[in-house]
Amino acid sequence: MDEQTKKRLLHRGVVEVIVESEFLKRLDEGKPLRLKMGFDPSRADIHLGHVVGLRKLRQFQEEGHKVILIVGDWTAQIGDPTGQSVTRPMLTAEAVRENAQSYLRQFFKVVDPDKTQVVWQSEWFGNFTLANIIKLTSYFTVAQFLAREDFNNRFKEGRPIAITELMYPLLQAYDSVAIESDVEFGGTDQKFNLLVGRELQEKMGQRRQQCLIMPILPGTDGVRKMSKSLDNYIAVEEAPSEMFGKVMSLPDTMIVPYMELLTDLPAADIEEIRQSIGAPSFNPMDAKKRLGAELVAIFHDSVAARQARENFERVVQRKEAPEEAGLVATPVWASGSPEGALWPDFRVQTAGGESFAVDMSQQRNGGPSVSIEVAEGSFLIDLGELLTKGGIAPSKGQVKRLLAQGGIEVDGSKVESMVCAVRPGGLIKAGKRDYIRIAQASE
RNA sequence: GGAGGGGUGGGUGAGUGGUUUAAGCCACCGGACUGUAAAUCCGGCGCUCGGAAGAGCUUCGUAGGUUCGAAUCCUACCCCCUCCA
Repeated sequence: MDEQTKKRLLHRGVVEVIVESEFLKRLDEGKPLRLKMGFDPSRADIHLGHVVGLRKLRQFQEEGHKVILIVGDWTAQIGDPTGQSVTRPMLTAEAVRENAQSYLRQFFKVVDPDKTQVVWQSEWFGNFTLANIIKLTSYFTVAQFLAREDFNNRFKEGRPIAITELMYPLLQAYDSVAIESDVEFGGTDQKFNLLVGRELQEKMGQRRQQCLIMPILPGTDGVRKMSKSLDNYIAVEEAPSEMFGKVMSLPDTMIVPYMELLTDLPAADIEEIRQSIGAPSFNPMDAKKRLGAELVAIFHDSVAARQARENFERVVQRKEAPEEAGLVATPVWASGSPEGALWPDFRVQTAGGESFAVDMSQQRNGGPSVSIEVAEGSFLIDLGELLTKGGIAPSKGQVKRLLAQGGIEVDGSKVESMVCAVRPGGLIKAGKRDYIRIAQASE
């Protein structure tokens, strides 16, 4: 491995290497390293925040190293101490399996499955005894654990620290021993845990693992760390235009960090952008578009990336209707009655391929009496019903608010009432970016 | 085990008998502007029914009670925190 590659591996998007000289020596041994990565199957979604580490794994794989992915079915039951809620519901074995499966699907969008071995914590913790546990705890002192920032703060402030929480780093550390890890990867918030693993290995007669600490990726708000619960995340499985759109809404300050941590764009290009931001001749929007396309290409493909960009320019910038609406509603005519022609039911299809029915029988059978001109070939639709069922609005009250504020358009003109006339092929716009296409009736 | 403090809408936090679906701020939603950036401005922000006017229901830890009327008073219970042991 040449010096350039080593430098990139150990430094791009890396906050700290523990210990760099040891690490370099181990790389020079030329043997495939065992790269430890663990995940907690209580959550199944991978977002870009996790991707920072996954990409690093991938880079090492490309140099011939091997990933050992640990399904944390035991640590998941404890929950990594965040100081928030200590108790977590125990997951059923089935839920864990499902989560794990979905996690793997996402994981392998970034990491090479051919160079990955998946193991479960229960393979070693499954037959742990009390004696094993006591032995494990005997390697460390309370003082050592109180050094961890989170514990330390809570201890000083007199906030509770559950004893199980102290077990978490210990179990994670033992994982390193169990799989004879050479390198463990984690965000800065994981530094303590990684170090405990390193130390435990030495105490138990193994070579100490190296630790590669990566920065925490800020979320789409550009301030707090990306997380699902803060709703500032971009999921790996996000639809292309959704992903592109979220990138476009990033604060300018996030452009360079995201490029560095999440893409393979050449360092020189990124540096150039960093220099140009703020210059009057430079439009950050262009850099953002590049970033967005780059990310969509990574998680989907380059065709999707181009489409997402075109879609953005068309829908958001030129305010034209999208080529494909998020929802497609197909009228389903009730047979017979004259009301049936006025009030069809609908079969609605999401972009994700799901499909469900929207029933208008209530409207049909003596519902609201409306005085709306219905042109030949058009029919009526209850927006409240459609938008709430379609998941665009949480309640009919919300739909009313949208209407009152001019947030709903049908074929380009604002709608004011809950009930409106549409024609096959028509397009309903609700809010900033939700569209429903009315399809031709299926025969 | 003892003493004290506290539980209000997604978050923070006012409110101690009636004008309270509950101030202000944040978040969020819609509109204007725009680069789905930042900043700014306007409006909104429990649910259901109704085209609307409006009506009903639900909400201040939980359950009861007092009262014409309770987030506010009483009782019991649950939970959290602080100090002492």
